[in-house]
Amino acid sequence: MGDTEFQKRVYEALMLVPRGYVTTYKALAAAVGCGSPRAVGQALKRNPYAPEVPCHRVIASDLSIGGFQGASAGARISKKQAMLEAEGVHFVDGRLSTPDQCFRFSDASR
DNA sequence: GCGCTTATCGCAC
DNA sequence: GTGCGATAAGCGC
Repeated sequence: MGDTEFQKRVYEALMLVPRGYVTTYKALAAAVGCGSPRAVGQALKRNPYAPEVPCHRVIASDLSIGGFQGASAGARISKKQAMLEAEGVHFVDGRLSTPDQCFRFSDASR
């Protein structure tokens, strides 16, 4: 407990992302009704539901890996890629090799 | 085409 | 009340 409505919204939206799919901070921010993807990153960094919230499924709008657990680069990022690849998401040159796997919240409403 | 700066929202201290 | 954060977009060179 202690999580705000905004954070709860971010976690819920993130859980909507199926395995083998990734979403971007911008899409996530838009899904929660926020115009600042950085606010989403804040919630993910402070995410009290680490195993429940697949924060590693969130990447930058540039399809780059972005950050993970409070690090924009490092061993954590490498692990993040490994986790995504384990789910069927492949990364090349530090970027999503298949933008088609970019989950779209609008697609969920479609 | 690449790089840097500015803008923006929320959370934590 | 202030600072920081896992970004995004725009403008300049």
